[in-house]
Amino acid sequence: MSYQLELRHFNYFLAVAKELHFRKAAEKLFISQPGLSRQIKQMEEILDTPLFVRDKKKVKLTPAGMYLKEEVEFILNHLELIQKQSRTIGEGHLGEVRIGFLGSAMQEVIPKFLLQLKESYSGIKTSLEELSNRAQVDALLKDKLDIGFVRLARVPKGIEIMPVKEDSFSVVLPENHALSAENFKKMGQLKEESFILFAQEYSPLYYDTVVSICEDSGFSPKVSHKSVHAQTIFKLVENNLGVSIVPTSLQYGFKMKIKFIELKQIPQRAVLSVIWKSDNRNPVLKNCMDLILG
Amino acid sequence: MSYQLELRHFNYFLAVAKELHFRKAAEKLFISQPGLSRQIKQMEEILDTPLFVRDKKKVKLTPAGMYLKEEVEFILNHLELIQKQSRTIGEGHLGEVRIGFLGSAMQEVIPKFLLQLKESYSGIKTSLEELSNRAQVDALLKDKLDIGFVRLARVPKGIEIMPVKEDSFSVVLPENHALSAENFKKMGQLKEESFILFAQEYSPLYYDTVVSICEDSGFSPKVSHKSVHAQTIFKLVENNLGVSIVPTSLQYGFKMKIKFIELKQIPQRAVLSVIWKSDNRNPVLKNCMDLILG
DNA sequence: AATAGTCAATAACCATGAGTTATCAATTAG
DNA sequence: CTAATTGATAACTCATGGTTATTGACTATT
Repeated sequence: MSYQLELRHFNYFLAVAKELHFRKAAEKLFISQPGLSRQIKQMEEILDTPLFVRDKKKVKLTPAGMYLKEEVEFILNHLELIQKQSRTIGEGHLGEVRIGFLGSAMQEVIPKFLLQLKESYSGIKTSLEELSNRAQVDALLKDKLDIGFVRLARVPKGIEIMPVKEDSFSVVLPENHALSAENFKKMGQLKEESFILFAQEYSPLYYDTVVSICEDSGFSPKVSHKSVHAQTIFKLVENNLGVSIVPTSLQYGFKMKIKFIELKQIPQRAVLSVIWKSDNRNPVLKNCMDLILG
Repeated sequence: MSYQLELRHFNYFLAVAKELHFRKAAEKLFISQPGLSRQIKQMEEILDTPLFVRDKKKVKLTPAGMYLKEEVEFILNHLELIQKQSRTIGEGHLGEVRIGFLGSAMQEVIPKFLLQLKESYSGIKTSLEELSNRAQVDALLKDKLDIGFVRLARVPKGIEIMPVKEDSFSVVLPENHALSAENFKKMGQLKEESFILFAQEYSPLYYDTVVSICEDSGFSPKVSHKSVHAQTIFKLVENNLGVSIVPTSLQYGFKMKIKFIELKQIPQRAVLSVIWKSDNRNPVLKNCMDLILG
């Protein structure tokens, strides 16, 4: 009997724990069923505790098995990351930071940050991914991301959050709309319009804020369309399908037949925040955070 | 060529990374040097990056190697914990919490907590260890401990802290000392005494607080002896080697020729706090914290 | 210089055990 | 009952982790 667990065991265990079926798990692992059975058995001997209950035709996890499944998922995931990072560092980089962001952060915050990063730490590689608020938080928790740029008020425990950019809101209107910067006085003038907004799931804070802007003017907005892309929203506005309210900085970078009226008088702000995990083990994260918060 | 890292590689790597000497590392691992060399080489191939520089007579870590050393230490450590926990859970317990504490917490807080724990979650095992403030924080950060009972004002990032017990301070005097509860009026009366205190390294907060108590009365204490055990401090007081100031609850549980005078009038309090890591993955920690924080 | 000593790498070999195929025993479905 | 499906056993094989013996590169000693 061998006396030491190996990663192989963990991989096999996880496959069975997920499938709850030895034969199917073995297939996915490209090994034979008896081989798998034996490895799992060995694992149970090493840990000195059963991990599965093989009860007439059914395979179930024991409590210890359930616990181990959680932990093994975490470990294998983390291990994958370590392998990538080692390689990256070996290539002469200081490391890689995995950045998630909302589309609206791409207008200004992200490019500025990447430029700074290049100047200060040319050895840091980045990988960029556009993700929803929710997806960024999830990815952060699962150690799939190091930094996120989100619009959120609250964030789960273990995640840190700091505002990086405050923006005003602007009304977005089709170019031929009767209202203009000159004759626009108050939100109430949009009472009868239908609104095209970022989806609530995509950014609850944004959605709630926009609704509150309208409610401050005594009406609740009729939302006719939702999207997760500014591009789409603007396109719909351009085609007279409604109006929108978005962070002002989104006005740059799109060439469409629409106009923006900045809402200078209202108290609401579109706040973009960085989020990161306080116990993130990525050694170059500190450098990045110094730059962003510095 | 194999195409998958195994824990064996990590163990071997760590040995070499620590020794920086293949032969010595091989000895410690109870394998032959060529075998070790080959495994490391294989590891470098899998990671596709060199981990060591074998430079004329000297073995050094590459940057990637340094990074990996940190991570591997963390992973192997965490893995060990997981194995223990699986076993514990397999035995029918819900899990095990590893508790560290200052001696002074043993008087009341710890027994009370253990009793509650037994009543509410009889399935939770505990391991107890008396440690200094500093040692508890270190152990917590290294994942060697789940909960600590400390006297600290501040705590590093990633660690949570909550006060659990407030205590007054008491002066400790030899039984035959001229001062007594009746004729003791103010701290100034102890101006000329020499003090026996808990060592500053052991509990900086305690030490600073005691000094502040004296300074509030216009003198700074002459400290003649320091210790990390109440037992020792009381013994010294008993033998007329000085007086002390300690959290009042320490008066129970020791049978010595000493007397306690509670300092009811001063503002300083001896605060005992729980500390734990916000990202601790121990599934029964939550139950414990619910009990402690109520 | 010459020699001895120390290091990790290489080469050739061996034996453990991961993974194979064939089969069994137990259960379920029709 | 029979057929199908499950995981466990048994017997075998072969890849590879680990072995010993040796080499090549370097250092320290005389």
